[in-house]
Amino acid sequence: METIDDQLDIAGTPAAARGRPRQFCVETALTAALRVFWTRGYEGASMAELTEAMGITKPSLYACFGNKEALFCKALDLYERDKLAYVHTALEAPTARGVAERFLHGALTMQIGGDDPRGCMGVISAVACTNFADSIREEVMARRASSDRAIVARFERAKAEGDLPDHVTAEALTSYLCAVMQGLSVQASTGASPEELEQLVQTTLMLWPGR
Amino acid sequence: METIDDQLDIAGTPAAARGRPRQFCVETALTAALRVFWTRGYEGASMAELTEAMGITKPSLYACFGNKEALFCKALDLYERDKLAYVHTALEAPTARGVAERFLHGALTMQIGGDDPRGCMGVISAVACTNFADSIREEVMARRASSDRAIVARFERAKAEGDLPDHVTAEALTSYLCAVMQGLSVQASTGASPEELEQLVQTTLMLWPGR
DNA sequence: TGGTTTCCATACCGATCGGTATATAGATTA
DNA sequence: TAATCTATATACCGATCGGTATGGAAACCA
Repeated sequence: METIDDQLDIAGTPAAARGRPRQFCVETALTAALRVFWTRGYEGASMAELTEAMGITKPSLYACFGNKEALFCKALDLYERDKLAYVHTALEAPTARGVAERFLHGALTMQIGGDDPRGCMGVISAVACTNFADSIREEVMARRASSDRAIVARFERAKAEGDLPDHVTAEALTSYLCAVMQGLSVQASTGASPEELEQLVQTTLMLWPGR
Repeated sequence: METIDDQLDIAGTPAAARGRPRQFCVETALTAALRVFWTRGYEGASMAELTEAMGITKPSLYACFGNKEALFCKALDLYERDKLAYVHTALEAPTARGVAERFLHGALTMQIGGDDPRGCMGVISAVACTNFADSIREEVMARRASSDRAIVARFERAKAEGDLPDHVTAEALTSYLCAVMQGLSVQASTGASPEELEQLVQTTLMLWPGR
């Protein structure tokens, strides 16, 4: 069985393609799968709906991605890589306020722009997937913890640079900022208008500590 | 078929109980069902798990509650009545800051105290139930809208009383407060510690506008 | 070309899904 | 006690769940 990981050999060059080549684009299929998981959640997405959206048959899916759980993980990887790119640029902002601005505006444009489903895959995965393998839950939580650490470190640097008042800790400000962004995504998925979401971002920035 | 609504007649007195009386306590069974929906979500909760937790058989469940969707709605009613009682007392706080304090502390004690599942049923319902009848989604959203309006009205009164600065609108502050609370519940359901959640509440109150 | 390798379409697997028909057990009314 | 009404227990329903066995079809290497 060939999985997505086998497409490149150790040296990074395309593996010797023997036999009939795959008839579909893995990236495209995975994008379609991500979209289904995004709108339906893990349990709500059936293999029938997934295969139809991906334009492939079940044997092809299982040969290429393993099983439903593995497919979900790969889709989550794609999500993180494609849709959460603004996280890295946000952390490079020159000030703590700039970090918050880029985070919030990044989340905002993702929620009101494009034709992507509303809501955040991280929130969906954490809230909606209480039934299946703990491995996924733990992985989602581990990713969140890693991104949290990066934000905490950035805010500690900001404090050292006199960029944040003394009475707020980096940890507290991080969980606060993440909470607002999670709330933003919840409200977006429950049908809040772009104007309401924009108001939410503006209010958060207005209340942001420091000049 | 007798449903939960038929237990009281129009005058509010117990209906004439003819035939064999029900062998289980409706309230207790509904509490158990709520707990299952709360931890598993709508789709993740199977009728088998529900009946086992409720201690009744499937025919009893269907005779008493109708079907899975109706059972979920009744459980949601119970949740709102029992677990969201702090909402009403919060709105009666003398100042806008007091309202925020009672809201946040109410949500906090619900998340860190007792043996209830983590997370908020409203968030779970909104995020995790994208597959089934729109009627439920619309009802959840309608309830949220109604509670939002109450908070907006309370904050407009606060503005009229000079209790809030002019540069914040009641609508924006409402969606902001709700966002923080939604974020709080998301973080609680992903395993945040009580200390972290408490920090989040304190930070929010520290940044709250006005004296 | 032949042989090999792999992909894909169909059809199917047991398990579980939400929901129900039937028959028995139990309580009330008369 | 007899008649009546309803709850419960068992067993079952068709549909769908995630996942696979099998048999061509298609592309590569020689």
